[in-house]
Amino acid sequence: MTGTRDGDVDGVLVALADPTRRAVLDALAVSGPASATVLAAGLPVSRQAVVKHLVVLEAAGLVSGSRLGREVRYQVRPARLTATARWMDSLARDWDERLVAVKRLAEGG
Amino acid sequence: MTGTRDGDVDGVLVALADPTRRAVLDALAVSGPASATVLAAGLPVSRQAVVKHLVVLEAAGLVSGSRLGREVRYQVRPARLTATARWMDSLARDWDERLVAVKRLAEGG
DNA sequence: GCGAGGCGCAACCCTGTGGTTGCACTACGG
DNA sequence: CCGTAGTGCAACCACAGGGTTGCGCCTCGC
Repeated sequence: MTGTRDGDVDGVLVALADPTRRAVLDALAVSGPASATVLAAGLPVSRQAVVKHLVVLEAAGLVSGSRLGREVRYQVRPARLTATARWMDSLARDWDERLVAVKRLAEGG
Repeated sequence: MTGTRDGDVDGVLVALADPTRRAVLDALAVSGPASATVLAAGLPVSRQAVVKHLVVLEAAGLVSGSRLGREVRYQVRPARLTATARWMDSLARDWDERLVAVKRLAEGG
């Protein structure tokens, strides 16, 4: 399992690194599917800014948009987020192991 | 628990968003504690660049440096990483719950 | 058909920041 | 004591990217 390739992780991390983007995600999660215009109404930035963020988020796989008539409704997608959380956790475990190993060596085990 | 405040998460995410920074972390994890100069030798950037990255990483709590004579040895710190992984995972669960709720409403439950 | 609401595209500004180089300072080793 | 390895600081460059505005195009409603 975990087809979590480095590119995927990079996209998610870059996407999450921006506070406005996190705000967009938060708004989306709370309000349910919504359009860029609606989202922008509840955020301190313009619609175009929101659109750009949505593009990044969609590229990262954190969000998916589908057209309904003249609107585009965006929806949150938990999968990549979960995958990245896993990646980080296993990375942390890896560090821990190595630290223990180094410590053991240092203590002359 | 979860004393995971938003500021902490932000720092970690910003730190991890840069590929060079991830490379530095990786090198540190693999080689064990090392100085900026040593790290720079194994990376495609200058020592100063590595130093800057280490400053960011240390501010994020992903790394800690301690002075030994004229060297400064940096070490990986898994704690914040684990915490952030947790944060992301619980966020993903939250999204999932909300999606299920929305779906239920849509189906007229 | 026509106005209005919503999107998409493009140009543009400006700050943040990853990167470099150069130099001064400190600590080890002979 | 003096050379050298290692750090720290500062100036500087260049580009990415977050933000804005303006405009043209489609789609819905009357």
